[in-house]
Amino acid sequence: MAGPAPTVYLVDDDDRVLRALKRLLSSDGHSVACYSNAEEFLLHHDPEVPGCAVLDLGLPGMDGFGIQDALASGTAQRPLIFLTGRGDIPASVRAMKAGAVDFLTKPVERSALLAAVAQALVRDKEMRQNGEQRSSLEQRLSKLTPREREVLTLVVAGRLNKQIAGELGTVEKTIKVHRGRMMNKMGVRTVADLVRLVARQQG
Amino acid sequence: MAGPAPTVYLVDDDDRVLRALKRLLSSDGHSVACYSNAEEFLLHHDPEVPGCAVLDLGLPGMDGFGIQDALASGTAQRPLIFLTGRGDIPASVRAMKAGAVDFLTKPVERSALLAAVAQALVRDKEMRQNGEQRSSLEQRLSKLTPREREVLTLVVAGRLNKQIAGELGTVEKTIKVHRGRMMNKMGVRTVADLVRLVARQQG
DNA sequence: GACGTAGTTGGACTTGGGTCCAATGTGCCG
DNA sequence: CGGCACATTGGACCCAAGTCCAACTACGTC
Repeated sequence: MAGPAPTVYLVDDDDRVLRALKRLLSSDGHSVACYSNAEEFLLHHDPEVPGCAVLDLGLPGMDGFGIQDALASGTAQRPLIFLTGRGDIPASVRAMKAGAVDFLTKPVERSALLAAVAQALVRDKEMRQNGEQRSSLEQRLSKLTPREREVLTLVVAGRLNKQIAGELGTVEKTIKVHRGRMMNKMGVRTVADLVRLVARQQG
Repeated sequence: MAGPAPTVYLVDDDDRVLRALKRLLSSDGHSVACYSNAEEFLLHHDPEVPGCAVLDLGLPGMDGFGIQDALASGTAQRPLIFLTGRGDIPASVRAMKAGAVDFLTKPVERSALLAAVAQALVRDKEMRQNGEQRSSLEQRLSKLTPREREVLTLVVAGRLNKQIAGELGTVEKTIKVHRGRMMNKMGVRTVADLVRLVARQQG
């Protein structure tokens, strides 16, 4: 039920920084995984494991933005905290615009980093719960036949069976059957439940 | 229907900057209003007029953050773009975290400012449409009697009239009447419409 | 050709929701 | 006290939705 414990992924090419951060975060009770470059992190981290990442912006090869872009273009999202020694304002603005939780400068204050990590873990948890709901919804939607999907759309839009029949070129009786099967597959009993279920996602 | 044209509010204590920015934004087709300090802006700008604000961070007296906080503590929201000559990374991060559209450094590139303003105006428009929906919803909610509000809650939760009657300690017939009157006042005809209307906001 | 899935429809029936008319009780305000 | 808003309920009735049983058609696979 609880799933694996959240992990803080550290990516920094400076081994001393890595060890210092790991010590700090471990002492605060976090599980920590260390990587010395972007590729290693992207290859080895498991998107299924909850957590956040603390990235050095100035990595050799692919930098922090590269990681951010790589994660954004995939399905796996993970809250990011940037950490940099020589960053400038445009870099920080770019990172924040792209959804970073925080953008900290070295040397970083312990409390600032821990607060950012705490916030990032909260955000990750929310995103995962959101994602679970969405995937559970999509799983149920995938069980519907094409016709049932059409009926679902019109039911959520507030149409009566009679109207749905008209729009789909059939009779009310048929719609009742599709509708009943659809409600079963979606696992809801009332229209209100159905609308709350599907309207929350597509907004 | 269209309302007043969006206005770009400029706040900068340097008159030359103000004039230069006004010229730039006017040439891009924007209405512009200029203020030389925070207090003047907060007192004189009309929250009803759509638009965004471009703020110098280093104002004498109340600074850009002060404006941001003042706006955030009130009901009036307005997308903000920060412009600064001597900002640092923590300042930019703070501004972006607090919801700023962008954080630019002087001297600012024309295209960067115009792009930021364009984005801010889009955001403002979205926020206003959202706000109109919310206020129209609250207006309708305010017409409901206490009992009708309770019924609404339970209807949206997917309860049957019979169950609602049980939970409210009355009989189904009574609920039908409350429910009918409530649906009328809310201006919807089906449960689906009702749920979409109220679940979108508190969701 | 048999079989499964999807879509279709009919009949009969139950339940849920909504409405119109009418009426009662209660608390508050002028 | 009279009027008003609110909550309540009954009866009669209609329409919408859901269900059970049964059947037919089309398409594609084995």
